[in-house]
Amino acid sequence: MLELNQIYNLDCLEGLSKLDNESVQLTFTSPPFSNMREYDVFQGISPDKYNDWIIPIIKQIDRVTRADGSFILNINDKVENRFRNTFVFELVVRICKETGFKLFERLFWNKGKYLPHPKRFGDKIEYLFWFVKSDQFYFDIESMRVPYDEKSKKRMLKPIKKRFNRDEQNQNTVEYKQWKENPNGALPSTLITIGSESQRISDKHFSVFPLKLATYFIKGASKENDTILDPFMGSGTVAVAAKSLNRNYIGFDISNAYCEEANKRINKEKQLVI
Amino acid sequence: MLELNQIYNLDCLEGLSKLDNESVQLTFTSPPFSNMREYDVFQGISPDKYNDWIIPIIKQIDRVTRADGSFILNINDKVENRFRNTFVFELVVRICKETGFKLFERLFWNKGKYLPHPKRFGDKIEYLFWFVKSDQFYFDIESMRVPYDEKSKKRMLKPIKKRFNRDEQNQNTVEYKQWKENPNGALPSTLITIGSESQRISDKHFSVFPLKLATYFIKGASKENDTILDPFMGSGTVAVAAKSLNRNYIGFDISNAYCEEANKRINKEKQLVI
DNA sequence: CTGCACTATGAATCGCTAA
DNA sequence: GTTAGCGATTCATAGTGCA
Repeated sequence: MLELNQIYNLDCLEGLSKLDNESVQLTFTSPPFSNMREYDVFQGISPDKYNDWIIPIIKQIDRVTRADGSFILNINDKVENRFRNTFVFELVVRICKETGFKLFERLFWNKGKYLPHPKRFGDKIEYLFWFVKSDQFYFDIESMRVPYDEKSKKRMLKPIKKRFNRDEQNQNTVEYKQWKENPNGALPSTLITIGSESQRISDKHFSVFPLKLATYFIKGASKENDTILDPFMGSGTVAVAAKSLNRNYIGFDISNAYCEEANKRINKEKQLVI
Repeated sequence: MLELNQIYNLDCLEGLSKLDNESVQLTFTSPPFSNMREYDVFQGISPDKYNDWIIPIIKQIDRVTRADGSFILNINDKVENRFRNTFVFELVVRICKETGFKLFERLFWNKGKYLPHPKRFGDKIEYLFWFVKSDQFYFDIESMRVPYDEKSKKRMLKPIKKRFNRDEQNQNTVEYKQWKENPNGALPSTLITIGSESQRISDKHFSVFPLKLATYFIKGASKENDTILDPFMGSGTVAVAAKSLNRNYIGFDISNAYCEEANKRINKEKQLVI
């Protein structure tokens, strides 16, 4: 077993092989997307080879995940020759068939920003697939509440006499009593709107993935002192989020430059806390 | 060939068999979702049987669609025993493999409303899959522009000196000139936000599908006098939208009650126009 | 037409109970 | 054991009507 709270400059399959069975509560990762721009050592993989490449990795993630753990995958599909490739849909189906993971929910991350195209719809959305090992998985929806809409807030300022259309004999139900604003906000929906901060980590490296998004899911899918894994650590966003929430992290990246950047970034954050 | 601008009380496979090859420009439909509540004659279909039921229908839609035509499918996936079923993803893959359709785009309809649940994310989203027969399909993106965001409008009120980070020698590019607001709005994105109007059609029947959504896609995927098909006509929303945009419509519904309702509704709209 | 008060409802999901 | 049906529950929005 590898030491926690480290980022290892390893290929993710090699790194995963060094982890114990059921030792990870949550894997939260944004693997290199298919055919993405060059990613240091990693060369883009074409959509037709992508699933065969990533399935063995996900099988290892399955092995190291606790029985009540989760695997949250951020991914997007690609356009090839004017058509939207379906490999992401095939991947989700294959994960459910070929590994022990079941799909708890498909969520839609609204990045807000997109590259406009004169002949296509601008793609604001990326997928977040939340897989679990059983229906006994840890999930704290209360910690995932989101700020209310302004309109809803206004409405909640005033007492409500009658919110439901019920018979007179049912007027003593809770619905008839005043409904108070929950201080933590509204229950979350499948549409997650978080602006994509193209945070500049260093001269060359950008973290497209927002810290807020990682924080949000780590809060909801793990407890303090749990272990969070990111086999494609990149600039270290998941480690920073885990650390700030008092979780342990462990990460791999095939690129030494990225590992160094990530470690620098994590140490900087540590100092800020101290 | 059936007469245009009629709704036929037929099972959709029987109706489709009466249509000529390549006679339809656009099929826009929202088939009964898997396991939905009872739908008059139609009994809900379980997720594991749904695709085998609908694929033959889509093969017929393929046959009747023009070479430059489109098939836009509104669908959503279901939760069973706390897990999200993947049959919709399998369906999209099967359509691309087993019919002549290719996926142009997957769009996400943000309905806004949903039934909340204390232990799940509230589902605001339904899918819209836009299939085409070739890359020569008809698509008028200009007619699908959407109102600008308030923030964007404010920004556009002021002249812009320098919006792009260019070298001095490139200062004569269009980007340096004032960027004017397009009177038709912004180019559309993959996230389509249209409130689900629970339009009351009659005592018992509701049109869940908003007229706005049908109008939006018929404008973008067809020209005047083209033929629009909806094999699951329901309350006639697609026919009303097609008629108001000077397109021909043709529709089927297995329920006689729905057909009568739809015809009433279409005639009412006709009178309003005259 | 703006703003506020209030109502209505949403392609739902879960868990219990009966068979 | 398993499944199928029904009732209870949930609250963010849209919409209506009135001042």
